Amino acid sequence: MIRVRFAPSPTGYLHVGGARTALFNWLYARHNDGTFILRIEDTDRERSTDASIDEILNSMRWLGLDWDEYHRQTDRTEDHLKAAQDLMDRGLAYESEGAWWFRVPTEGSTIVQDELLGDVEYANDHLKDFVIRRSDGSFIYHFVVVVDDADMGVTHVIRGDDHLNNTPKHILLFEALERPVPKFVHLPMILGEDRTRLSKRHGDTATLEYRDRGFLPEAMVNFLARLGWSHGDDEVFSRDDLVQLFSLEEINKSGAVFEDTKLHWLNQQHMKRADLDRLLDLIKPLVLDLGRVSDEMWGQAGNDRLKRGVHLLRDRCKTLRDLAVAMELLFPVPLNPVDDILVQSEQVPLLLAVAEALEETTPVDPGELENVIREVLACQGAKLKDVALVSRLAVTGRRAGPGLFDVFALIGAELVSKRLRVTAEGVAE
RNA sequence: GGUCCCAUCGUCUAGUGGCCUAGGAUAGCGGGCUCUCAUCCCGUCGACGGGGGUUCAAAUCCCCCUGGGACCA
Repeated sequence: MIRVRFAPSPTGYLHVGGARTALFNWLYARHNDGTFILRIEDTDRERSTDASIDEILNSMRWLGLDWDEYHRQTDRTEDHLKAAQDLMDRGLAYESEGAWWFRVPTEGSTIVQDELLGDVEYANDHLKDFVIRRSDGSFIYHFVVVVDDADMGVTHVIRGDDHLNNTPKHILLFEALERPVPKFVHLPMILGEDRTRLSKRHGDTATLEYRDRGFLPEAMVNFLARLGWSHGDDEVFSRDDLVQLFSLEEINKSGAVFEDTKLHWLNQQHMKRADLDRLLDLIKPLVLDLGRVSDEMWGQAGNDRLKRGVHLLRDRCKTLRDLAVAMELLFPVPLNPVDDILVQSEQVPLLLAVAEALEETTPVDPGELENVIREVLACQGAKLKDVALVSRLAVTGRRAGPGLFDVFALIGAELVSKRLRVTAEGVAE
């Protein structure tokens, strides 16, 4: 039975590098029907906060990384003391100036058998004795991790390779405590664009920030998984795909730069595949936040129409925020024209004719709309091209968007003709 | 400074001695489709850090150098 753990310190938000480590552990557990343990390493009481714990849990929940067991390190101080006392009793640790020191063998070497990197050998005389318990009674990180991993029966320690150099110490401790040594997998670091290990000064590194910026969790998971892991030439993976395909053998050994241009593309790919009702739920608060559409207006729009809107607009959006902005089209709110509308005088009668025709026939679907509009224009001796851009600008406030008849159908003949008239009459004055 | 890890297009990566005049993706650029934008499709730019070996054959194995990173001090 495979047991893995993710053990963050609650001293700030969960950054994307940590999220990637959590993800790899989670994937390994789920792929092997193992157990995924979340352990909050809050022994540093000075810097640990409940707010950070909440943030971490929310980040994990957002990404869909559910855990099977939850522990807080501070609940385990008695176990830590017991283990340390055991080492003292057996002469494997000693006291000096109030602190407890672990005795490291002066000869031989300790070999880290890493599943990814292979065997890494450390000469013991380089390691030197180290403190496991400070004179104030608090325990050193390296000691606590080992005791916890041992007690929790962790079989695979999957963590960042910044811990590789600590691992021989850990192995020595496992052996001294007479507990089985877990297997180790040291993942390459995630780097900032300056190729140093990702940290807060690199800007947007908080996991939840990506949620707030309008990324889908499955896109984030996909992106994070591909940072260091690959499966042939495949790029787009659902969460289920990843669980099914994930394996340690396909993890890369070199660090990866976190650059979110590809995340944008992946997000679009996942938006295209996402369930429409779900997308609606996700963007509704974003649309309301923009301040022009009320809850009532959203309700009146009707689910079918909203879904059609999402369906038409999502191909041109990279994020949920983009989609929310685009969705304002469906509502009778004041237009916010991106460009000034320059209407030529000969276009005025055409626009009015179209408006009139729409009022008379009130077509509903795009096909009907197209027939009506093309017919009117033909009668006037004009082509669609002659009014396409102006009418798009008049009706949507934008130069670009879905097919003209599709947007018009979406907005509704009534509002379309009204807006055409406003523009045409504005010129006539 | 000591110890350790890593090294393919700008970025993410495929590649485990011959299928590599190095493949995919993304970003950039160009084109097609079209009322526009996007999607989509096609094309294009673009990399094995350097030097030695081993081998009939090296991106792939070995050594050195260089570079980057991490941990400890």
